[in-house]
Amino acid sequence: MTTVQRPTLEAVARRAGVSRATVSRVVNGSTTVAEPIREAVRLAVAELGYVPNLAARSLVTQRTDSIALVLPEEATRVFSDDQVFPSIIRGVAQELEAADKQLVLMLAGSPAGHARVERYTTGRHVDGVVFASLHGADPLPAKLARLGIPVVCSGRLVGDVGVPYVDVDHVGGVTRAVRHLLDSGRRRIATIAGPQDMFAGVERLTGYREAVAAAGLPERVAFGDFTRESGAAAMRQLLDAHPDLDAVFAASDLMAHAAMRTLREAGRRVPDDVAMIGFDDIETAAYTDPPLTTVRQPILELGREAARQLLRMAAGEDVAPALVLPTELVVRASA
Amino acid sequence: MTTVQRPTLEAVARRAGVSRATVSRVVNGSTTVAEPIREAVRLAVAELGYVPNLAARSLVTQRTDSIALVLPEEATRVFSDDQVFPSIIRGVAQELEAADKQLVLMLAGSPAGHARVERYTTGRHVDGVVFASLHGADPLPAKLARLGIPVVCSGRLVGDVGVPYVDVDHVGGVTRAVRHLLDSGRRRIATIAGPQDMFAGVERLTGYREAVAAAGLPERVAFGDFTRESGAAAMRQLLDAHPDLDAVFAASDLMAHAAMRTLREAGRRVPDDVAMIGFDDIETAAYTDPPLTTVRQPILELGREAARQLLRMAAGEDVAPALVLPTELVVRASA
DNA sequence: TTGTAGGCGTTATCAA
DNA sequence: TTGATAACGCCTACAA
Repeated sequence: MTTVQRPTLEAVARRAGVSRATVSRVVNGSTTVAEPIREAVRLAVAELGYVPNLAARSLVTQRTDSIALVLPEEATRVFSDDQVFPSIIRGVAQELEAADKQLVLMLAGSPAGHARVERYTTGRHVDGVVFASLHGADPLPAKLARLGIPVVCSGRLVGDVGVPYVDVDHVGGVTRAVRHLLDSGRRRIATIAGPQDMFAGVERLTGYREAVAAAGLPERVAFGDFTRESGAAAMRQLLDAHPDLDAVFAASDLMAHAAMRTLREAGRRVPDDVAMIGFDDIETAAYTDPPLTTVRQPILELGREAARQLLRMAAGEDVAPALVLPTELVVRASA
Repeated sequence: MTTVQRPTLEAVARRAGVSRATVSRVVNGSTTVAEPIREAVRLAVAELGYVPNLAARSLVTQRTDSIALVLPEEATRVFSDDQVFPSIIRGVAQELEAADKQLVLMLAGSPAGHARVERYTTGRHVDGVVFASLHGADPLPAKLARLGIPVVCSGRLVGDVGVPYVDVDHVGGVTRAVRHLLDSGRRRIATIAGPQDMFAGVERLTGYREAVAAAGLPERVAFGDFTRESGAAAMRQLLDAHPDLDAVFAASDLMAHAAMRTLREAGRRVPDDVAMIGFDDIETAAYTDPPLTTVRQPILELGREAARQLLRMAAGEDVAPALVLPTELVVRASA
């Protein structure tokens, strides 16, 4: 490849008949440069097509003005019709946009990808990192924090690792959901739980367990991983094990959606025979048949808060170790 | 923020009692270092928690081992339930994964975002750039190419700018779709066209126009922007202007989906009264009611090819100026 | 207001 | 095989 030799500050300086320092000042918008000189430099920059080398700059400034959002997931998963990731991304993007920082999105589904992300982030390619959807006890956030790199997790980590996080009130939302089912007379309430290597999965199950226990009812649990397919499978398991169930709380809307379909295929009417409540309030929840009653979590806001916290940290400010946003029960027709 | 002072090569060298050069060799896996020394260096690296500074490295190597995928779209749009972008992302991600390059995803919906992306890419933060979903005559690809930065566009640009691209055979696919409608006896065939500032939008309309003209039929056109809402609106327009239509080719599955719903609301049966064909073959196309007949485009493959081309360019090889992948008519129940 | 000069942390070219 | 030493391109005291 015949990489065009790119002009440097030095070249621009020669062209404009000034020193490197002056060019640097003009390029970076310093006001202490006389107008004629400034103009001459601008001209030289334009003529030569000069573009600053960011590596050189960040080597000395110790900043890159870009922030990474790391999703330790396969691309397939991130961009499914689950709108959770997209919303987080949008939220983060909005805040960074306002701060004029570049968002760098990194997927890390595979071990190799994870290693690459580690190299990239620890190598100071970014000024800070937002993690979302962490599984298990991923050591990377803590590692980065130890290296002095600002880190915020969107969604609390399993096991407290001392990294600031933002999350939503899972238990509160689930509690309201189960109470709603109880209020409408349901007594044989099952749950389709989420993956237990994620905090959201654990918490939503905890919420369910506590709520049914408080009502003196037995628990009926099947597990999924937040996806549609897993929801359908879990629903079939529940029907097999507890054919008499009259309500289901699913830990994600996708699972709830698939479960409703499975119920219909099994000849059960929703909500007449079995009530269904989901979690997330994704866009399609309003368009399912019947429209899905669900626990809304402010995902966009979660992303925005995560980004805000990170920007504060990067600016050297202290931030709260935890920020928990409220959830809300949205009652539609399915329960 | 108490940014921990990070150890440098120098520090490791002192600790291990060798020179910087030797540490560099060990870190980069050179084989010309004696085993005991290698071991001592490894120990020092571990003890100090040394991580190479990527900015310093790329300043001298002129490489970053990362590739940008730029989507000049709002995050909202990119992550809608349209699976087109996600598939491109996945395709690119797969190839880069195999090449052990870091994927850096950048959204650039706003003008400010666009400017940021320009700074970032021209500033040599990445070794190459894949563009997808370009609107109008975006000058950035050509600009990067002039700077000697490898660029590939996924989806051809409006107006030939001399940047290598990969795309699918829009016209061929649409032609087969219209022919299918003709073969099944439809004669009053309308189209919901895509945005005319995108090559895909233009080409699919061209394909429709040529096909109906070749059959001696008049054209009936309404415009959308590939989204559901725009599809519904366009369908209403078409029904108003041409209440006798008996078939519609929509330039995207999302528009086709919404149009079918609109038709049903207007009392038309699909396909009995009006046949519908979409474009894309997104996942939900198989689950619409009725299942959607559509033109499948190999989007994942498109992303992979784009990435492959880029990697070749970055490696200094020559690549074909254009690569066009075939499309295919998938016949389901809607037409 | 402008220029000089040193240094940011690596890699790479030489000698040794 | 190892070690000086010179870039890489930029910013920024400090001096003029």
